[in-house]
Amino acid sequence: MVTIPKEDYIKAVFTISFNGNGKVSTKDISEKLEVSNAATSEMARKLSLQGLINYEKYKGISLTAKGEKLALKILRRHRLWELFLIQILGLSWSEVHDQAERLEHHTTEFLIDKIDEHLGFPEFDPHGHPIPRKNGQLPKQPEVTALSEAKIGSSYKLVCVKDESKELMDYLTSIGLQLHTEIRLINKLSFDDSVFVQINKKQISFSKKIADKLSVSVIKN
Amino acid sequence: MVTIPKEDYIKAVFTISFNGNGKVSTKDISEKLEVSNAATSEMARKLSLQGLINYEKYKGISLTAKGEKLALKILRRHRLWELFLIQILGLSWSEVHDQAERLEHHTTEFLIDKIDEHLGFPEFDPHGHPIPRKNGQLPKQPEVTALSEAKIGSSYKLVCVKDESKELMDYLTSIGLQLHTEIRLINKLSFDDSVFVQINKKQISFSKKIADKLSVSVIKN
DNA sequence: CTACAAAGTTAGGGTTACTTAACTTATTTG
DNA sequence: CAAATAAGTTAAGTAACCCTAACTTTGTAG
Repeated sequence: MVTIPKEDYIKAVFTISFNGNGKVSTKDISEKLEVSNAATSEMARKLSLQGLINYEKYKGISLTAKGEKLALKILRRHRLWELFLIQILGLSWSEVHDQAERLEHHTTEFLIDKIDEHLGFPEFDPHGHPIPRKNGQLPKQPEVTALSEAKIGSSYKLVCVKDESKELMDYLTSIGLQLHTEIRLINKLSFDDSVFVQINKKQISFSKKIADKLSVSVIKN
Repeated sequence: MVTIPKEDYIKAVFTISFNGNGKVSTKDISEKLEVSNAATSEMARKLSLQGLINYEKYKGISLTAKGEKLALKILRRHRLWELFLIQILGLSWSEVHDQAERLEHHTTEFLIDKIDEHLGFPEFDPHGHPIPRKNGQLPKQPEVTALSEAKIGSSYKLVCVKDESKELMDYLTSIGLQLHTEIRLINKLSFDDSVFVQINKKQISFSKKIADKLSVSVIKN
């Protein structure tokens, strides 16, 4: 049986490994889900028994093919709900994540397909993440760099925000930054790796931590 | 803490007593929720401790003011979801109940208010049940009789279907019966209390069990 | 009014998922 | 490379919710 907490663990493994790539530590999962390491160890044993993860004690965790398939299903639900809540019910960028988190575990494939259809089979969610299709395929994402790695003087557009926290979304909204907004990199400070950019004719600086989360694609070199 | 199973028990007490009126037996709750009597007894003890129900051993259950307030909140979520799923996502009459049942426990007041607004603050759900308002008030329902109690020769319109089972909804749809459809009572058979009616120029008979579930209001005597 | 059936409760036990505390393994650093 | 620290695991216990089986109460039919 795949219970709701199990779905959360599987999703956590997928999203953590999607960036860092490779094996996922139990510590990272515990932090993401805000549970004890003990709970994660115990769950790892169970998920491994169910064939959803590869797990060798002390050596980290990765998804099996079966686990990945499940993770993509869960992400499909989550991301379609996010888009739906913004486009149909008019929620804001910072509100959708928490709501989608609640709904995703209680949405049948039948219903999520209806939502998909109603939205016109979209490819990306409000954060720029690809929405897994019904068959599990991920739409191809454009070539991106982290804003923290971008080139001084070049122009970019925002393609993905790799974070869903309410606080960051509210901040980005408040400075007028949305998906597809143009960003020109003016300068970088090697002292703290912060970046200075121009957005809608205004200058803003981002800490490295934020700039790491902003995936951009080049418009003009 | 009000957990999801607790919400289900509270909702069951409300809906069972809404018709039968007065005290609710643990047996009826057990049947509705498909759990053992033991589980219901145990839960009754807990809900009573939380001040949500009046409970005296062997004497039946009723909601306290606090419990009723909670029940109305849950019904508000359920009924708004049902209407939303039909009106916005195009689900059918027989499909919405199960889906709403899943979603209702994971919908914040914030979100349900958005849905309410998006639907234009509707008063009745797809079955004709009143939708509790944000303040807990129930819209006033029209004067109704059960079709099983109706007068031969009179014309009525269907106002409420007091059942949500997929099978019945599918059947009613298949014979062209919807909310507000005109029904003329042609005859009653006292042998089995079945009724003969005319709907959209076709004659149909309903068993007493079905006729009991159909609330109608008089159009023409 | 007794006795029997139906309804309701209690006792004991199982599952899932979590906790803290104690322990083991792995990694880093002087 | 030894010792300290970080990461990971196991053990024992808790809470919610459910079950079956045994028992008690209630209501009713003879």
